[in-house]
Amino acid sequence: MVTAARGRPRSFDRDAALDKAIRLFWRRGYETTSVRDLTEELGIGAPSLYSAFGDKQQLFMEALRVYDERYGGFIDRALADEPTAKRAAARVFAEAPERYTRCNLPAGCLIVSGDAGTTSTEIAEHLRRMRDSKVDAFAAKIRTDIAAGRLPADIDPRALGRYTMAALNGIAQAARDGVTRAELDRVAEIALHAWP
Amino acid sequence: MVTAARGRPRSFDRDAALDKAIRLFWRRGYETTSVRDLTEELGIGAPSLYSAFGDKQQLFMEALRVYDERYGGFIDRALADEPTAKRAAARVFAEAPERYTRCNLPAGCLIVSGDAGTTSTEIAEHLRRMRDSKVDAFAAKIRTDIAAGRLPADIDPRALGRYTMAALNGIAQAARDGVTRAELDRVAEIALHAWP
DNA sequence: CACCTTTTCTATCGATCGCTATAAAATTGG
DNA sequence: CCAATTTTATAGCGATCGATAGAAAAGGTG
Repeated sequence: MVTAARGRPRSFDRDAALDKAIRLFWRRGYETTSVRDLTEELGIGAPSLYSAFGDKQQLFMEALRVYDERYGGFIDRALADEPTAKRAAARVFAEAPERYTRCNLPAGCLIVSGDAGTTSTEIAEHLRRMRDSKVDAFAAKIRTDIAAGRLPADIDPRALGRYTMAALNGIAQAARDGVTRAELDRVAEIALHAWP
Repeated sequence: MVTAARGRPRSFDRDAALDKAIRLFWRRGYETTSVRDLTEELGIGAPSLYSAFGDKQQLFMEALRVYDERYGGFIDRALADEPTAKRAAARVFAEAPERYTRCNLPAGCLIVSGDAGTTSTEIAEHLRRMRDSKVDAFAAKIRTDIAAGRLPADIDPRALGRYTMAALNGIAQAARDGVTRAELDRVAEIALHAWP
């Protein structure tokens, strides 16, 4: 046997509900998405939401974690799979426009704009750390390439990593502004030209 | 004589109050800045605020206009003063890090992040149009340079203009995340290298 | 002085915010 | 069947949201 499962069984699919919450936070951000919006979108009552996910902040944090591996993980995958930092950047820039303009999904990136207009310093700090960690990951791979002689020794790894994520965030915001995928493809191609 | 000035005179400086409102919106965005925050920061009562500025949305719109010429106008000035599009981009990238990290002023850019997490489609549309108009201005100057033979004919003016503003917006967001001016200077220098 | 106009302060308004107390409904274990 | 346990729906908590009514205060104008 698996679990006792005593008591009245849950009437909704927790994973499916979490995915709906992710998309709602993705589209509207943490602060603007109200608990009422969530209960209506998820089709459950407020007590069920609080029982299954804690409070609004815990639900958002869990949504962030699942989002990062389900929708935003293409950056980490490119860094892990590609042999060089530049090829990782090229792949990220090539994939980002499609990722940020998918049909039936919100435009842009939850990690980029999820804390927009938030009073909670805890949420803002957490998302800032997530964004910074991507810069760190790029900078580390750039340092490896410099040490191996694949990149010039006079470049600033942190600045180049920060540039790559800043350009990517700019593309994500442009996607939120309704810029088409075709235009974003051309923008991303230009952005890659800044790499040495 | 100038005006009749009948009735009880206003007890506060309207321009100074507007500047305080600009900085508050700049720091917190439209939605997160409450009317109570505004009345406390401006040192006036709610009825005085509504009498002097209309409602919250009208105050924000007026703040946007004044911000654009007082703090954000360096982009339009670079486009107007510099002879070529690339030199305008170079000047914008050179000035942006200092603009976005000024002491005693909020980090980043009001036009970039002011509508973050806003339910009002009217506000979001207005800011989107302001952002798009900067892309249009860059694209127009790029087209002029192409026609004059100062830029290759095979480049996409709109995409290059969009890239420039996307990179700039990414830098503004990095500034909001607390990235130092020194690092942003190096990021902006890299961003310019994408230009042909 | 009285009168008119405008701004000020005080005290709210209805709506919505995140969240929860309470009790009925639905399941398992005995 | 009867407890025990968990989730459900209903209703509402205090706080805050943007915005305003009403009266007092402060000026010019006669």
